[in-house]
Amino acid sequence: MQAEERQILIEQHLQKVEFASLEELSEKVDVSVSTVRRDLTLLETKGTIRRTHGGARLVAPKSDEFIFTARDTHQLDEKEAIGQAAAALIRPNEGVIIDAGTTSYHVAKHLGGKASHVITNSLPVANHFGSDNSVEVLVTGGVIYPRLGVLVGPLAAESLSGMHADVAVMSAGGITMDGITNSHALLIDIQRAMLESAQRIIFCLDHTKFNRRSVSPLCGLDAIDTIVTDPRAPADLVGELKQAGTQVIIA
Amino acid sequence: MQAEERQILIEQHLQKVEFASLEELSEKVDVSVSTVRRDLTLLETKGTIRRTHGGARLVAPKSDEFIFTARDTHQLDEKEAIGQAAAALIRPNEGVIIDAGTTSYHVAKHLGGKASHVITNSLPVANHFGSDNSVEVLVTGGVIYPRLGVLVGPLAAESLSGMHADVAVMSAGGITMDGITNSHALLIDIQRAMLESAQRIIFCLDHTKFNRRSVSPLCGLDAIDTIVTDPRAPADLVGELKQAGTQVIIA
DNA sequence: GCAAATTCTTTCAAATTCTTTCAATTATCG
DNA sequence: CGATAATTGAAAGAATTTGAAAGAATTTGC
Repeated sequence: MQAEERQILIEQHLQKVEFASLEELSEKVDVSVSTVRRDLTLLETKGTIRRTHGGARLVAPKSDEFIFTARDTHQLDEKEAIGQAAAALIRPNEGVIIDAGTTSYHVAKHLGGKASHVITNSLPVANHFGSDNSVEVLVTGGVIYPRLGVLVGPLAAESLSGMHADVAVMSAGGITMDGITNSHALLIDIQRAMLESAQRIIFCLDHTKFNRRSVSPLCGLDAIDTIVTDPRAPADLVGELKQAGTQVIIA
Repeated sequence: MQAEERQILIEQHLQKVEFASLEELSEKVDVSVSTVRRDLTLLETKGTIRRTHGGARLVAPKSDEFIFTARDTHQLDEKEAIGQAAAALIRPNEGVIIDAGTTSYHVAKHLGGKASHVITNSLPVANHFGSDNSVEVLVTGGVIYPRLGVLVGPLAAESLSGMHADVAVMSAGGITMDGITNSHALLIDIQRAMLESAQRIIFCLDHTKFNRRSVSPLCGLDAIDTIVTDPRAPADLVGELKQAGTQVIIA
């Protein structure tokens, strides 16, 4: 690997985690800590990063970006793994709906050019595919829900109702044997429209979502085809879900 | 294989991988590393590529950002000034439509929290306001036109037709006494819808747009209320426009 | 406030990579 | 067909980068 490539990798990693130790970075890019130190001083003069004792941190998340990714350090590795596993479920040239959760965003990152078209109401997802002309990206209209970069409102739900996709990649606030719930009431209508427009439904839920009930009910378990989660999901609920006929994949 | 053919191959490979080592490239095109080196120095003077220790990298790598801003270095200062001047024309709490040109984007940057709501089909503009909850941002739906981050297609035009705004901030490819023209046929419908949905029309056009005619006609001069341009705009055309009753502001 | 532990800077040798140079091969043109 | 020019691959020395180690500086625990 080359020096510049490495520095960009470091920068990208910091974009995600906001702060990282030298050892973490040295492991990530597979060079000695000495070299990481040198890279960091370089990046610091460039201005994107600030060195600290024991590591480095992002100077300021880009203002035109969404807090979203930076704030998303919780269960980052797990979400990353879920994203990869869920992306593997997409067959080439399928039409995919991707909703606006953080976990769904990670699916988008691992999707590459596999999907033929992507439908989303998430600005981060839209941005991700924005310069990629191998995929046709359809953005629903709507009002931007600040900080999350989600398009909400009647326009979003309406524009979805006329569309169709093979798969929907969804996330939510909680799952129990009673079904899926979500916290943002504004999103419910849109997610319902997504569920109706897609033939296959994949829910991406990290283990913290299990046995949790959010404000608004979204759908029953029968609406779901597959759940992708991480190894720390409670075995009992996973077992019950499987018995109820839902496919559960542990990333 | 020809030298040029080889260089094109190298360029294409780099388009894909962004970074490549000398050995990787030498294997790819089946020549010695020495020759690859020579090719790379050549490609570097051409500007598409930059050499690094151990290999080469793409100058403008694909990323989650839009080429947009990078491409926008031409007349940057002037566009900045135009943006500021045009933003000054917006009265507090107006509803503003902002279209997807580079110049319009600069207006968005200077708008601050002045507008009560913003309607746009530009992802860069949407991103800019994304984390700002002092402004309500309405994004039209549509398909992402790659590289530019514009939402195009019937959905975009449709969603605009139902909306209303006080001002529309527009940009275009060219202006003559015959009216405004634009290069992207896909955008014409959408821009027309914007013009119809707004009461006051402001066109932001740097001096390079004057006396230029693009492919598709967009609208006549009578549809325009104000034109904002920079000091290098040709005085004769500016004079004619003023005589025809259009307000022209030199930033 | 002091001592231990960690981290940082500096320095140096090894390894890698770059430039320059030169001979050999291939292409070009009369 | 032969001579000249251009391109290519290889090699030697220069330059850069890398990893490790020693001493200086900072942080942490008491």
